[in-house]
This record gives sequence, C-alpha cells and structure tokens, in this order.
Amino acid sequence: MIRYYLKYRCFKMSSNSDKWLRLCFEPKELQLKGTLNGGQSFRWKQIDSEWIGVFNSKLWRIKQYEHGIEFKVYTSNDDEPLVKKQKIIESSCSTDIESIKELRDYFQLDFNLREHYTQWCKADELFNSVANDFYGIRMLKQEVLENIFSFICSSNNHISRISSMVEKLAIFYGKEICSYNGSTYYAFPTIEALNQDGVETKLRDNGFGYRAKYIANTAKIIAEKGGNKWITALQAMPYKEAKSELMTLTGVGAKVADCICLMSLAHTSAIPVDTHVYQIARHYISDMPKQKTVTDKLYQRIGDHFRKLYGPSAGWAQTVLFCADLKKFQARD
DNA sequence: GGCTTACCTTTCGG
DNA sequence: ACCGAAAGGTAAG
Repeated sequence: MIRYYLKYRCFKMSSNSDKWLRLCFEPKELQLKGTLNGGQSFRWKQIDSEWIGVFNSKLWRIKQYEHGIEFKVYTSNDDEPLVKKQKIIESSCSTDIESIKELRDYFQLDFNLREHYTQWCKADELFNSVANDFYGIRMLKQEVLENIFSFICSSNNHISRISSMVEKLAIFYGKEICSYNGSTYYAFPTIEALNQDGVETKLRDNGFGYRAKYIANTAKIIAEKGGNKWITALQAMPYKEAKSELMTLTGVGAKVADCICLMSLAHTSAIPVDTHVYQIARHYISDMPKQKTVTDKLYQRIGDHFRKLYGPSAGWAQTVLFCADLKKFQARD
C-alpha cells in the first residue's frame, strides 16, 4: 500500500482581516482553470486572474500561483452563532484553519493526482496524449444537493444555459451571502426552500422548460424521504446502492446519477456516459454497435471498459478526457 | 431488452 | 440577420 503525502502550509499575508491565505502543494496537483471550468460545477467564474464562486454557503476568491493557491473567503455575518463569533474574536486563526480544511476537502487534495496521471498515461495512449495540456484536473467534492439539482438542469442542455439556471436557483431560493464587486452572491438553496409551493411555475416562467417539473418533484421526493437525513444516509451508501437510490428522483437517470456519485459522493469509479464519452468510447471499442442512443447495456459496457483501463479511480481519469474533448471545440481562449 | 418520441429553451454555427 | 440544429438526458410507450 502506497501512502501519499502532500505538503500543506498556511500563513497569513497580513495580520488584518482582509488577508490572502495560501495553500501550498506540489506543481501540477491542481489546475484551477481545468477543474473549475470543466463542466463539473456551474458556479465559478473567472475574473481577471482569479476564480470567484460559492460553495458551503460561502464566497470564495481563489488565485493560482507558482506553488499552490491563494484564497479569501467571505461568509454572511448574520447567521454566525454567538459562540462561533466569540471564538473568532479569541482566535482568528481557527477560522483560517477551518477554511483551509474546507478547501482541501473541496479539491480533494489528499488524492495524489500526479501519481495517478502517471499510471493512466501508462495504461492508455489517448490519456497520455492529452495529459500534458490537461494537467491538474481534479474531481471536486461538491455539495450533494447542489450537485443533484445542477445535473437535473444539465439534461439536453448547454453549459452556458445550465450555469444561468443554477444561478437562478440560488438567487430565487438561496440565502444571500454578500455583495462583492457589484455582484450579490447566494448560497445554494436548502431542500425546504426548493420544496415550496409555486416553485415549478416560477421556474417554468423563467426558462427552465420541462426541468421545472423535475426540480419541483425531486425536491418533494427528497423532503418526503427525510431531507438532510436522506442526504446523510445517501453519503453512507456504497456506489451501486447510492446510484439506484438517486435514480428514484425525477429527472435523474443513469448518467445524472453517476455524475452525482462521482462529483459529490466520492465514488471514484463512477463513469457518467454522455454523448461526449460515447463518442470517445467509439475510438476504443472496435465492435461498437452503430446505435445512435446509448442503451442500458451499452452504458454499462462503456463504463466497464474505462474502469478496466484506468482502475478504481476511472471516473477521475475519464473527466480529464472529457475536459480535453470539451476544449477541442472551444479553443478560443 | 432495445428503440422512438416528446420534452423547453437557449445558444451556437452556417 | 436569420434559421436549423445541438445541447453532459430522461421518461413514457
């Protein structure tokens, strides 16, 4: 068993509250652009040299630099419990350590990416050919609820439109975090907020199309199954069980369920087979049937192929191929 | 089990 | 500028 080590160091850039914190790691462990802009999360935008986005009900500004990343985090003040506020006054560094931990979890920095890249390069020529250009692409560990509703929005849809839909969900039903640089940022909504009357109508009026019903129904189903308790139970399930549980939700089929398993439940071998992956798979599998649609059987077969090729973290490897495939068609930057 | 069709709307490309 | 097609699919028959 190989143990992986990464070096983390944190220090303040200045002593006042408006400080940048640093998270250091080996080169090529994380590329912000490929990771945040690769179609996993729809809530990040690049402004000048920094990435701005929301997760865990906080606003994060993150910059890549030579030996890691620098970041600032903003929380809404009014919901901090008194005890926590006192704690902040006593020791501002404790929140810094919490922030660092949250960020490490979000980027899953305990996963040694470079070692895996080396293995995937050996295992597969196509991976090897894109690995240099698409280094440092990680799976994020996202909030489960955001992940579920984001990918319900993703069906038959463009990334640009998905992003605007997720933003609308946050604006309509999420709690305000803060304003920064002329924009107001909102947390992703709770299940209670999404399970109100009138959600379907409002979303339909705002261009969600048939997904409005999926979202309203799914919110209802999750609430009836116990809301956050259901989420906790889901997080404890093994991959197959979690996948079939997710597929009981409206608008969640095999592909979306696998996205959620991979991107927020840490099931590293889940392979979401979409049109891109299907096209990629055609290059690998010689006797691939000429069907236009992906049947259940074919879906399974394609996933198994990549799992055999890349091993237990095949989902991570496949995401790198997906990013490479995405960028091929948008080489405008 | 596999195949077809409808589904909403926006964005993209010719 | 206009218009058809595609867009990280799913559900129903």
